[in-house]
Amino acid sequence: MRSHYCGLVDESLVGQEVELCGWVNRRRDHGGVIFVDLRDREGLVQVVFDPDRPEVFATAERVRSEYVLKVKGRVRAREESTINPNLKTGKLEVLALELTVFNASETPPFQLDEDEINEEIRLRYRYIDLRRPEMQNRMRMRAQVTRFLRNYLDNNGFWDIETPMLTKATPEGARDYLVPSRTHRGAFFALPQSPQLFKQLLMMSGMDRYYQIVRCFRDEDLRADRQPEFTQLDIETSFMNEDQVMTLMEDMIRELFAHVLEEALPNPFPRMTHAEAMRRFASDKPDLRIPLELIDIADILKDVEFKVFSGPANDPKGRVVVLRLPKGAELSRKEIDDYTDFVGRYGAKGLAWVKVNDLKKGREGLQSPIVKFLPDEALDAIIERTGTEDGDLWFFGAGNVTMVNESMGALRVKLGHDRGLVERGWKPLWVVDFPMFEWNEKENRWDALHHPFTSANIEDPEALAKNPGSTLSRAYDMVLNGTELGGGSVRIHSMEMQNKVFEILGISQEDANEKFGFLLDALKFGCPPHAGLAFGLDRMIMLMTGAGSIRDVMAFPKTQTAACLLTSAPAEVTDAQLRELNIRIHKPAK
RNA sequence: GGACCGGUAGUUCAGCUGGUUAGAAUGCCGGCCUGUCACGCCGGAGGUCGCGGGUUCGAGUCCCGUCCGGUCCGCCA
Repeated sequence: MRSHYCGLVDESLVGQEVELCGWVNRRRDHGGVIFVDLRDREGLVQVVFDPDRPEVFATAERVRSEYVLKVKGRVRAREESTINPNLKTGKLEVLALELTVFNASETPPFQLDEDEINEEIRLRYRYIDLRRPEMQNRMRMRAQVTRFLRNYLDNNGFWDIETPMLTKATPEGARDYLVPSRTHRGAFFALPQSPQLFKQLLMMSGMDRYYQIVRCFRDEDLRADRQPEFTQLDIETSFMNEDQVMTLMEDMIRELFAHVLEEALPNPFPRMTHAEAMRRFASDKPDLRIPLELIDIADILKDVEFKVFSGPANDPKGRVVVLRLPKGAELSRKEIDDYTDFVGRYGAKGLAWVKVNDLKKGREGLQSPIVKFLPDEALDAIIERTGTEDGDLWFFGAGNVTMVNESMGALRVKLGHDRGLVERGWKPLWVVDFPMFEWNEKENRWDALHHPFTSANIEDPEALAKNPGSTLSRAYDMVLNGTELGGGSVRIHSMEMQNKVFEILGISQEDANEKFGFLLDALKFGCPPHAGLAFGLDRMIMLMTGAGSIRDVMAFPKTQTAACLLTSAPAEVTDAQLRELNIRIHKPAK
């Protein structure tokens, strides 16, 4: 039991003796006196070694950065009256009376107070990186968040129930991490992509309010906000409908932000249909802090000569939008070219633009390579519909719906950040009324937009089968500042409907039985209506801490190639291990 | 699978159109300093310029390949 934390030494302890344990942040010598800033998870305190105490002093002379010490000493107020309040070590110091060096340290591989340290070396020496106050604070907040969520759910009657880590591969969804079975030759476990089916089974078992803070695994390529193993707050309830789930969950998140960040989120969260989100923001997770919107102008451009616009405008699978950027006319040609490259990454063949220099001059006041292709009536209609003012810039997106949405949605977010238009604060919302299915052009079949266990908003399986493309699901996503915090749905609780959805998805009865037979069986034995949701805990903490990457809120993350620089995982295993598993490795020829 | 950025003292970086012995700051080591706190002053050590190949009289610099880290596209029901 430690008596005090360095960072918590305060005025109330002046004159008292304390015992402190921590790491040496920095040692300074001056005029025969030694100063050591001792650091622990709560902060710093300055320890003074006086030459009048030669035994302690002699030991202190050996002390270097990152040595681990125990100091017994007396807390005293700083003698100097002209105290700089900005000094890290504050108004107090500890006069050392006894000193124990628990352990020495080599010179650390990087300076802990450096602003930007190469992430490679941080990850290799993660145990040192995690000593930095920034990382300590993130881990602390992570613990605060999980503690709060557990308490909230416990208080609302939820049970924390664990589900298997060694489970069954799923045919759809992400690539599985596989684990070979020793006892079943040639068979493999999969690590769970999510406990989706187990939590549904728990509902069938009468555990009608379940939660779990659970590790999930997906063997897909990484991003700044994606790791191969990540943590989900997984929740499922029986007998609750989507409104009840959303109300409870947004209440939990509102209280979480109030409790941990002292931030007030709106009550209730606004709700937006998927269709509206796509129409206005070309995103199913719109960042409402960015005051830019896409405006459809296909109707205006149906008859213009310019095929780039009139083609998609007359195509039922096309979309033509304009994005008005206030004060955008000041963009340079180089900047516009860069944005053209940017949308090119999403498949856009170009990026048409118009600078609106002076509306009073009519056509002459518009500067653009394409304005000559557009008649006055079209230009006037766009000005009116967008509320354009002098100095604005239009960016146009035209083509098939998917490409326009992906490119213009991304452009909207990029412009918001580049132009400093992102409002401060928190803008949560629910996105609802998702389509049940989307057509997969490549595979020529329907895909589930959410997952194949999501209920449609119609109850008749035959009616669903007649109109898969226009049916909405009972799914809901919680979005915060352009990040999908969590998503869920009312699940299917009838075997007939579940079979019908598999059928629409092109999963044969045989496949369905092999992969999901246990679920279909369970549906026969009294399944309550149930609904739930899962939050991405890492992303939530990323947002709450303002961290730039998911790695910064995980203690031991992996690199973009899914390797751990600290342990050098993954690594080869012995031949004996492979033999036991009946696995032979084919090494690629040089 | 693809595009782009980066890799030079322990660390963060500079190093121009190829040209002598590759620099700075910080850290580290030693000395000095009566209270410092990004202390200050003096001195010192410290480099396989990621790796391999090529072009050249000459490569940190140019070219090709490769490895590592990162951002993004694809992928992530």
